[in-house]
Amino acid sequence: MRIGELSRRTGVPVPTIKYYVREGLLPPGELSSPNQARYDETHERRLRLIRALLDVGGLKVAAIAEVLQAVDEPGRPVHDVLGAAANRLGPPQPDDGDDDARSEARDTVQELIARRGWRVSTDNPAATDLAHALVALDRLGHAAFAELLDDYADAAEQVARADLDYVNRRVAVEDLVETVVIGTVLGEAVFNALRRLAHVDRSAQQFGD
Amino acid sequence: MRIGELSRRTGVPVPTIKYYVREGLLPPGELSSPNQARYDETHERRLRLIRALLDVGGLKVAAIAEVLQAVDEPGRPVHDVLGAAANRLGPPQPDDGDDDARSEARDTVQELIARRGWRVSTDNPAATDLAHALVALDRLGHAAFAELLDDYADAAEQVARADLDYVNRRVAVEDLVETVVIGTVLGEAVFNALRRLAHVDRSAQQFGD
DNA sequence: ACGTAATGGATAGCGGCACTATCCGCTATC
DNA sequence: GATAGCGGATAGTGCCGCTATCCATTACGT
Repeated sequence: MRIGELSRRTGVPVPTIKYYVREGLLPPGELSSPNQARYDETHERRLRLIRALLDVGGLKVAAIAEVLQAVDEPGRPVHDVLGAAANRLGPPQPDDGDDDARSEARDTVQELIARRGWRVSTDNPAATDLAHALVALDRLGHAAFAELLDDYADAAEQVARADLDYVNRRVAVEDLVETVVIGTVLGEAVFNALRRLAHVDRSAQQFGD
Repeated sequence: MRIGELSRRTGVPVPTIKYYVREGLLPPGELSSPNQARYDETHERRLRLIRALLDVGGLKVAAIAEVLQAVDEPGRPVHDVLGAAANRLGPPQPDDGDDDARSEARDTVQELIARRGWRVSTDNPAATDLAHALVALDRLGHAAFAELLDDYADAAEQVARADLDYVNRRVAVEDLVETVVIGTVLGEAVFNALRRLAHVDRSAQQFGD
């Protein structure tokens, strides 16, 4: 198929597709003449993935480029690729000073990881994000929120178990790494929405209408 | 205190504070002379809240303005305000056509809500977000991911329970609505980080190094 | 065979957003 | 009385995800 049909099928404008190719999100079509290229279902699939990561997952274009590069990397150790991909899935990493609060939060995180027996290096981006959130809570006078960490971790493990089961069920059918990426990013959106729905329900229960 | 000290205490540059005032995120200081204004701890607190919602929660400035407006609204029914606030906490609402997939996803969501006995109106923004995510999954050939919805919902209820317990414990100490906002937004960041950590652990377990 | 439409490729521009810089006349402080 | 800081206003910046335009070339309908 040519770029026009790819565009029609996915709803992504032609200039946008060209832009994604330029940015390295989408491999270029195969040239049959100096100015004719063919695209196939892998392009279509990839394009849908890009839109999902962008629109639903809220990832930035540059982050998507890095993730997809890891996805495409051939024959690297699986766990390795998974880590490389997962580490690009979070929000961007700001940082401001405040070393005191930060190192205390890092300790809290480290203790949690140890308590849980999680085999995770402490410089994992997710651990950093968690520490950031705890610092922010602390600054807002909600250091006590940290008491919920174990409840949260229980739920997180439960979700992670479900996710991995899903991946295992799918491993023969689809690309492993791609499935993990989709599960991680879209699963996050799914869970966040469910959490907000559950909040509404419980607060309706408590504060009546 | 004057704006310079407010800036020093929070690490937010003076022009940025002025910008937040212009945008209605932060109430102006109280004028003591035509060009002297005083700020107090409530301003400092509010400013920290803004930065947390912005940096950790990833909310947009305009969304924060709406949320804070609801927070400040006096004597509106509690549940009402909570809803108004919560509904601005999600990601922005895009939409493209594809009515077929969409309405099917809406049905799935509606069934889930019924199955769970959640008292939530089906036009809740979170329900829409969930439907969006399901549509995206479907388009990527991962419609089967919907099988995890009940597992996810279990975990979401668990987290929501912990959150509401926390709010109840705090209700005497801090402002209710503000606590809910903080819990919702920062709790989301906390959970997402924990989920990613749990993922890493389980995939390390499975794919070893 | 010919006219129109679409293509690949390149470059420049746009709109939104979260600031940031500059300027002004005034005020607090030492 | 000098200097630093202030409130208020307006304009500009940098990034980001596109979008518009242009070009020479190729595909396609008739």
